[in-house]
Amino acid sequence: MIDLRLLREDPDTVRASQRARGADESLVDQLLAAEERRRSGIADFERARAEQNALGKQVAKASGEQKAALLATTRELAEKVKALKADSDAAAAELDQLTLRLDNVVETGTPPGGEDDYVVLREVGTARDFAAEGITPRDHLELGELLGAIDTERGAKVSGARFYFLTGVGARLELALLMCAVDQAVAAGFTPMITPTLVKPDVMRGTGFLGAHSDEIYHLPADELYLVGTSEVALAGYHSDEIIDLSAGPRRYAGWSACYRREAGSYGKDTRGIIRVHQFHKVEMFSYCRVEDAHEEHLRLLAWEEEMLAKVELPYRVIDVAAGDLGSSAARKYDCEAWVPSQGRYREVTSTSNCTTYQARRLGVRERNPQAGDGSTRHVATLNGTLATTRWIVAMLENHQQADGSVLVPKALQPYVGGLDVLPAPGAAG
RNA sequence: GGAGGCGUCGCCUAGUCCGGUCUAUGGCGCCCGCCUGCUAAGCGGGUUUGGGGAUCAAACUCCAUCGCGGGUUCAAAUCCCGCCGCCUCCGCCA
Repeated sequence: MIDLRLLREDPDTVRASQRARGADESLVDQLLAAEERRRSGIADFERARAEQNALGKQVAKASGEQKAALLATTRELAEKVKALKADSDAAAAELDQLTLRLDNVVETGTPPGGEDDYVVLREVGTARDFAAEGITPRDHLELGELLGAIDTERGAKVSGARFYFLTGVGARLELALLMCAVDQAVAAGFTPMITPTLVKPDVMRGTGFLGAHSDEIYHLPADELYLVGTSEVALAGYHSDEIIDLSAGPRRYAGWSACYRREAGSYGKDTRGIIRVHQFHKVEMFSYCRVEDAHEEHLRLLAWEEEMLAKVELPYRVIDVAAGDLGSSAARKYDCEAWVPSQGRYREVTSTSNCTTYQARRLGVRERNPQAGDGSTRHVATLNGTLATTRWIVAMLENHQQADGSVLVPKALQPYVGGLDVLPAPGAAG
């Protein structure tokens, strides 16, 4: 949600943001007009209401004929107040509708354009040259089946397409990965959280997920609840309608949860294996911080993601996502993409967004303004970033595979799988 | 699923029957000032949140806010309806 004061004082910044996103610029002027109508509506209503309050006090004191006369005027006034209230409410509702349509103002430096206009910031590590090693790399599903780690056939039997079982070492590997991520987060000062995966409409709307991409979200109409696509949703709602204290620095949470995505409109994309699934697990970093710290915090989240990628020894690149591909809440977004040998390309494994005050405004997360000193409040910034997800298993299996189909376990994960340094391939020779 | 009780400005609390000096009482905590070798005590003042107007900014002023949303009324913390949350009991199920 936009700061209406910013909109009034600096509409050009908002217009430029809309342009970079490829979104509707005229929305800015519609908002300005609606805001003006709302303010005059409120002023009219409040003037009449004040008069009514004053007369009401006289009625209480008066008696007899005097009272009867007063009642006649106040009755009339009550009608007027009611009508003005309706006008004022309508104007406010119209403004709210427009406000919800406006996406977050992008951060300076964000590449303009759409999905393909990202900028590669760096490439880290080098992809293995399987040809030089004389190996034809298997893809993650073939490896997963060989190791008894992934069962998509039975996933489909039980739950349908895009569902799977992680079995044996697959289940262990996921738990190891996520536990390792939690431990890293705790060491960095995060509070680990296991969050609800069903949330109320207000919270889902507050995080910005019920906008243009609402068909990605599972909805349970019988209970009026939504299944979260990430624990970001629950963690953003955690401090909703609260005034929190950030004087000691950002509040950092590491959420562990199942994540659910409908994957509507991705028919035929990534149908093999577990790259794109309806349900997976994720450890998500979430930070509440002061607006002036948000940029630095964003870079810290990215650094923690890269630290985690280094632990599982994956080659990856970092991209600066273009304005049109940010989603409604983010002002800036960096994705880390790991190399997937079977596809010969990089695939997203983490994503970190700086949502500035966009979510906090909708959810009512505030702090005492440290600059004002008069006890006034202001909205905080929220940021999120992936620390590990089920999808990482795809890249880990493929990058660490050996000729016989066995898979090496990265050193950092070995303590989490009972000291195993290799996932053996029982079906393969050796 | 059924029955009952409760929900007031950080915490506790008065007010709700019987609508109007409620501009929501009092205490605790907290903040500012006075007093005082220091501290404590004492004294005085302040202390919900959101919004409108005014202002360079303030002071100031107005509106809303007693769990949330409607309704009745000239007027609602107070009366009526719906919802949410917490607690107690019963039923059902692990």
